[in-house]
Amino acid sequence: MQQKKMTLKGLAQILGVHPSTVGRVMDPATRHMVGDEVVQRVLKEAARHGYRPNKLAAAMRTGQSKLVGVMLPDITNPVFPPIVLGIEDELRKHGYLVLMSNAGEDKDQQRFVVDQLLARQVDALILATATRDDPVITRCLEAGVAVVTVNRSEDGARVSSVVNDEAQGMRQSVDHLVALGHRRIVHLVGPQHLSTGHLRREGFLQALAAHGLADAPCLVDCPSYTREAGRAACDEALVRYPDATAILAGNDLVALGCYDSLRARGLRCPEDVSIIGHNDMPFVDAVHPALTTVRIGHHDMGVQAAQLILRSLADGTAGVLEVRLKPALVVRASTGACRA
Amino acid sequence: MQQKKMTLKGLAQILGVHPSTVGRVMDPATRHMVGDEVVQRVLKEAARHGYRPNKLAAAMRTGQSKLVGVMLPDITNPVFPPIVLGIEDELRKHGYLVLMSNAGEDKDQQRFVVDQLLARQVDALILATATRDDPVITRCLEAGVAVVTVNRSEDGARVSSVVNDEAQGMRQSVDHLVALGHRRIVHLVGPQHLSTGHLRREGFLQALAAHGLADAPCLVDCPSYTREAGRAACDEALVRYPDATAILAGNDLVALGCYDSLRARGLRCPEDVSIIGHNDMPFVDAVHPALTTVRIGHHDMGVQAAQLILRSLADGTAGVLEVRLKPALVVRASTGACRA
DNA sequence: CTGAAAGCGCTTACAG
DNA sequence: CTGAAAGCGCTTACAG
Repeated sequence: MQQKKMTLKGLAQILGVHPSTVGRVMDPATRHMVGDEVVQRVLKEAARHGYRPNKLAAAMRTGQSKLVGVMLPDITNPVFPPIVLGIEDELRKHGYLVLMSNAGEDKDQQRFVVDQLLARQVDALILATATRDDPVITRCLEAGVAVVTVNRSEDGARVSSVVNDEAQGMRQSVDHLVALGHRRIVHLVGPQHLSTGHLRREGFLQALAAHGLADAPCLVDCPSYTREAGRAACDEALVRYPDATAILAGNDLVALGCYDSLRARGLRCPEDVSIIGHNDMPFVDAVHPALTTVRIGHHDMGVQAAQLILRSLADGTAGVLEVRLKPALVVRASTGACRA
Repeated sequence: MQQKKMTLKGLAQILGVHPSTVGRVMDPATRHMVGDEVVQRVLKEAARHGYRPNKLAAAMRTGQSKLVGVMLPDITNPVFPPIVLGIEDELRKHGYLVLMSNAGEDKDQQRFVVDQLLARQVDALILATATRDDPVITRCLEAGVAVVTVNRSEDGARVSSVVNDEAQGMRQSVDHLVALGHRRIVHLVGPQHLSTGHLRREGFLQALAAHGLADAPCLVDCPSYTREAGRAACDEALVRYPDATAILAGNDLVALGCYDSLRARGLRCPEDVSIIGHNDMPFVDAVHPALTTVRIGHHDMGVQAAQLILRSLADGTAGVLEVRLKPALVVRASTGACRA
């Protein structure tokens, strides 16, 4: 047990060859430079000692850590794990490892985390924490590291991003409700400093306009994407718009908060009020009533983000790109014909 | 933008001092060795250039990467994110960063991931992937790296672990059901190669025995902790034990599968069959009916795992420890009085 | 085909 | 209090 860590030099000494020869053998790309017989001897000895190249040392020498940092606002939010999975799946294929870090929503804390990641010499950063005007991205740009945002984007579009087509999701939702006869539809407006919150709001208004329902739109602020905020916003919506028959929640967590609110008031969904969420996060088909929501391909989003970052790593001059995934409305039991 | 990366040597050159002097200033622990006036000059210049020490180089020199690898079987399983969060929260306080990696359940793939992590010179590993007899742990032990398992443990107890007290959880569940008048209780037995599956099964049998119900216990295998497997296992249970009035699922996902099965057969929960899950994962209070389940402190579990690893990092000879967290039964709407 | 040497950016024991 | 030097484990341009 507890074998002493074997190095190139150690192996070379045992084999009576030069360390650089061993090094050449260990790298498949340079192995051909070494004689067959020596290659065999080296490989055998390396295996015998469980030799594992020290990637830190390699990183130091080559200036490439083969590490990509991923910063998340909150990994317990179910939309992020599939994104991370997608990122990992794709990057692993290319020899990169992910340094994941939860940083919360606070920009100072995020800056701290980015500094930690940069100190570890990550080759690139994928940020799921972007705000519409993001000082952390400025910091990354100053540091000269490749950056991509995922799920959210900046207004300035200084960096490439992979996002959901929010306008389309809202359009599908509104179309669905209007087809069911709804006319008074409330949108619980998500955080406006996030692209998702902002674009869903815009998309909602555009979709209403397309149906000629744009005068006096029903909007209620929901300052964070949480169940608690959703409950409070729904409470307010029911008071401010008593004639509303449908609620378009900022996301699924907010929609679950609406369920809490309705339940507390003895209102039924969808008989009294129809509800639509956003994200189709896991298990919203198992809640009661099963939630109608906008499905986003989160795993794919992660894969795309990884590809963008690989692209910018391969070509430092590659331009800024926005990859926009198309969502799909998943109709379940929380939406029904308009009452009365 | 895109400032050239500043180094100790570069700063020293600008300041006209020796690199080691700059190095001493950058480390608060050695700063006192340098004259006040020089300290001020160095600090100022470092700030001006946004100097960020290269931790890779430091790691190489000191032999400490300040990196802890965390290997997960599946980050989309909602029990793991809070564990990761707990680990990160605790390790961050001590200057460590987490290298997280999803490896799935396959041992070869896990071995590959561990090798990747070791090549990055992680100081320690936290494994959420442990099986009762785990070759990957053998590999880690051979490599001489500090290891701790979380959520699951090995039978051999070669390494420290943080686990839930499975026996107690099952005891609480059975007590609750018996108090409601249930006598025919089926356990959907989780994977037996995992400590959780094994110990819950044992705990179930012990709990039955404590109530004098141990003859002919109702057991149905549920080979994986998924909703699909839960549905199939529930289907089988209803056929094999038609007189059963309660089902103790292997975990919450399995319990959700039971809901699917009951719904498909037009059976009501809890009127026809009571269901208990395990984990109290997010949103199981929002499913219908709200799930009675055993709550595990997952965040705390992560914190404890981080502390165990820090302990073993501080004292390489520290003995093997098993930290067992006490669960709590959360009674909701999926359990009710025994029918008939 | 193989060897010898330099250097990535730090830390730290040794001088002075 | 500051400097000079060695070395962590690699990679790679240069010799031979």
